Amino acid sequence: MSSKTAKPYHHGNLRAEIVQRAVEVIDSEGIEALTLRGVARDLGVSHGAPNRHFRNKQALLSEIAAEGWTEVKRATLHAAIESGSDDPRIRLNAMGRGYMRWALNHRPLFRTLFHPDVMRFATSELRSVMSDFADAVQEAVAATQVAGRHPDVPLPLLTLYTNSVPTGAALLLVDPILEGEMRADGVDQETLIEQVINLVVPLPAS
Amino acid sequence: MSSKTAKPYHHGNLRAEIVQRAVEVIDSEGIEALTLRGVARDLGVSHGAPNRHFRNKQALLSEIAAEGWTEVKRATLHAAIESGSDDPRIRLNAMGRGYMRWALNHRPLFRTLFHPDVMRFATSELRSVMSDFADAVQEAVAATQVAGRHPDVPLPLLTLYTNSVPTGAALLLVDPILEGEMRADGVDQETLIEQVINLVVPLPAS
DNA sequence: TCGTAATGTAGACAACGTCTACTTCATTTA
DNA sequence: TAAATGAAGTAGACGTTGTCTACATTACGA
Repeated sequence: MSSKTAKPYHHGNLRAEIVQRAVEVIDSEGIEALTLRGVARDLGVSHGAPNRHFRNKQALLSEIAAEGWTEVKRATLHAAIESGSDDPRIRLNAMGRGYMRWALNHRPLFRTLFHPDVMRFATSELRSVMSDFADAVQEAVAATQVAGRHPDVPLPLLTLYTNSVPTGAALLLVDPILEGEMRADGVDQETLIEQVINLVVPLPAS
Repeated sequence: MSSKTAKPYHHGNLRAEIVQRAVEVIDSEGIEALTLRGVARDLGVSHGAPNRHFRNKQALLSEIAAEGWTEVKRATLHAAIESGSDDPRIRLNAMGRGYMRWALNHRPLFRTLFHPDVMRFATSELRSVMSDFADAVQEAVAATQVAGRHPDVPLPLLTLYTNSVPTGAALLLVDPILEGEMRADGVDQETLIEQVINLVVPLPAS
């Protein structure tokens, strides 16, 4: 033993690799195919090893979802910055597109964010990440109201409406059955996203 | 044996009772708690009995989802009739409210309709029920276009947008975490539904 | 009425999540 | 520097689940 390629007893970085491999599985085969034992096998580690790092399967799912929501938030806020505009409507429009683009480019992971098993046993960490995202959206929506978008609608209500469109559209488009019904024919993804978001957050006449 | 209360060897109506009991379980404990063996136990039947009626668990889920979508469609179309109006916008508005009301009154079942396990192994029967619903919505949306609602937007796109709002809003409100973030404070469910739908399908000035 | 198919039973199997006792090793501390 | 403490990984067990198979019971049409 103890040749250069000998596998050490301690893995060194198992926790992070479990999360990474789990995301890979979800992204390629969906969350139903995710198995603690399978991940352990893939990483060449005993079936009980993951339990040293996660109290149970839900804890792992919560961590993945927290990562996912963090990425969603990042993609959404980054889109606002990249818009290079100060107009709240242009910024919110860009955020909606960034959010929806991320969802459609990470379909299995996006579904995971709304999976019952994830919600029901959410870690407090996950809860706070989701709240962060919701707050950021609400703030951006509030700015558009000041700029004259639906000024007389209660803010929480307008936020719900605004959030519903990219979320609902993405979930409908991610559905393998409804996608065929819903997708506009011959329109590429980016155009579809742009057109849908323009209906919720119209761009100023300029 | 064979007293008056002796349980007969054949159940007589097992298939239907399996579906019914499964819906009950989903509605009270969520889809994660649904187990073929558990249902069999609850019905006082051997653990293998359900396999005589459903090829596998996914087939049962598909059947439940098909029932669910049928109910959704019924509730939606019924709302249009009950509106007692000929105006397409009033009718579509009512449909959106009926859809969203059903979703919020049958939360676990509604989630099931969008559950990955259901989608990925959908029966052709389920597929056709979902298509039926999508077609009905599209038809109602088309009628509003003729009446002047977004006349220049491609129909499939307008349908996607219209469908996204009640679907997305319901899914956000059904989420135990986001619900707190999203719900307008001190507003009862029916008012919330009404206000959200009015943003997608504004009522004619009359 | 008889035989065939439908329906229910009982047992087995592999896979899974999780628990427990044990082993290996890294790090701190005396 | 050496011992001890605890973190990280292993191996085996347990109960539960979905599904398969062989068998038992019953309904029903020929």
